[in-house]
Amino acid sequence: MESRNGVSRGPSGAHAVSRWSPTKEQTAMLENLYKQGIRTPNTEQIQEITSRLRAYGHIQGKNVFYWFQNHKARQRQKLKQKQQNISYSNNFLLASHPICQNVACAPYCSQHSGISFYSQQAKIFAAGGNGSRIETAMPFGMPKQLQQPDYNYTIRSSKTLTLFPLHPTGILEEKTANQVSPSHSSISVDVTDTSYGSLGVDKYGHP
Amino acid sequence: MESRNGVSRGPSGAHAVSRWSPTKEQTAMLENLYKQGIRTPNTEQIQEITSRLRAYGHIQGKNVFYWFQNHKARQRQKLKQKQQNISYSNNFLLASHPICQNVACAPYCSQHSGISFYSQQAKIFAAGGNGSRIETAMPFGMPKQLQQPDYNYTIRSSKTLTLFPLHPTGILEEKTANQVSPSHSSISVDVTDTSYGSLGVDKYGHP
DNA sequence: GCAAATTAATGATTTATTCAAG
DNA sequence: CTTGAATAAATCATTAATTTGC
Repeated sequence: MESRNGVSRGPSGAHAVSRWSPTKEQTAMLENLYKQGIRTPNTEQIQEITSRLRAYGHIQGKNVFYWFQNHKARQRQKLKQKQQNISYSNNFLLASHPICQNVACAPYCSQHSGISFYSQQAKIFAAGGNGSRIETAMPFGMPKQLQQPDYNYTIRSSKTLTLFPLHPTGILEEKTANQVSPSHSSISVDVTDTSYGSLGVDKYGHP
Repeated sequence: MESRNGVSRGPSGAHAVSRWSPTKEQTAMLENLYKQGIRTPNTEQIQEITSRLRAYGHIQGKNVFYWFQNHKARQRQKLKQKQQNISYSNNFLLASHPICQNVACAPYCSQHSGISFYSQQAKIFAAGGNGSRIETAMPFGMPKQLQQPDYNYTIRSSKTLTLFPLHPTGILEEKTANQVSPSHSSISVDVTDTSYGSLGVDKYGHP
């Protein structure tokens, strides 16, 4: 019905769409990955995610990159707003109650190990292990062309990461093949992978 | 003498530097292009620039992209600061000289056809033609991998642009080959090509 | 002179904003 | 009005300059 799917639509063949529109499945998968903890996937991860999502329609690495970028940002601002609202209603509702003054405006940062609820640039997540920026997550893949050979720093995708352990959310994982993913009651986010791009807290450890 | 040049230095072969350090020539060329008006080169331009600069040492597209990004931003803040200083010293030095009050704080924007000296987001250059965001200048080239094939929007580098009309600055244009660029007294920037990525002034043309 | 210690530059990332397609 | 795309601003993190004590 709708012209989901990014590429050309219409009888005239080539068309060059102006912007990618994720299919339902793609969106679902992405949101799921987000829920699993992915925020700033690195290049490898973007690669894999893109490949996987391609099964559900046209998609490029940069789309994935942008999606996470935007989703993260918008979740954040949504949260912020929510806090403000709370803060506001607190001020509004409790302003005259001097007793409650130190209570409101509290965290509202459910998970994430409780640290910082948006402090400009506080790297929230736990460190992946080593101290340096996890191999740079790096932006997107040239939309047109670029990406010079640059000799050979081959980076050797050593770990082949393991996103998509089984079927991400459950809502999808069908369509191309009609393998209905059966039961998936408790989802219990189990983030046990690298995914966490950024550094650990305390980034400035000057000697 | 100095270890300019990004790649491996030292007898042991591979080395993997963490960040690109432009050679004198590369820097000179980039600054020159900047002076010529380039601010946000699009992918094609980045391509070409990169290729050219590669003659002077290891370099990648993203380096070029970043360079312009940073240079632009820093020029901007430098200018801003300068203006502030002027404003300040005016207030400080001339405050008591009511006569001079209208003089200082002036442009300070030497060339660039006199328009805008940092107006938040004013695209200085002449319009390329159409009104929409010029084919997106787009960010860099994946540092590691990415850049999915994405079928074939081949973009066909139709115009092959013409940056580097002759020898950019003059300070360089030698090194790989010992072709000393002889005389180059008047350089008279002659920008007569597409190079100008951005849009015409007034980017925000809301209807 | 010259190497550790500081500081200044500046390459690379991330975050915030803005534009605009749908 | 939602959200993909792009750009600018703010940071972070290295590298190169410079300074300093010897």
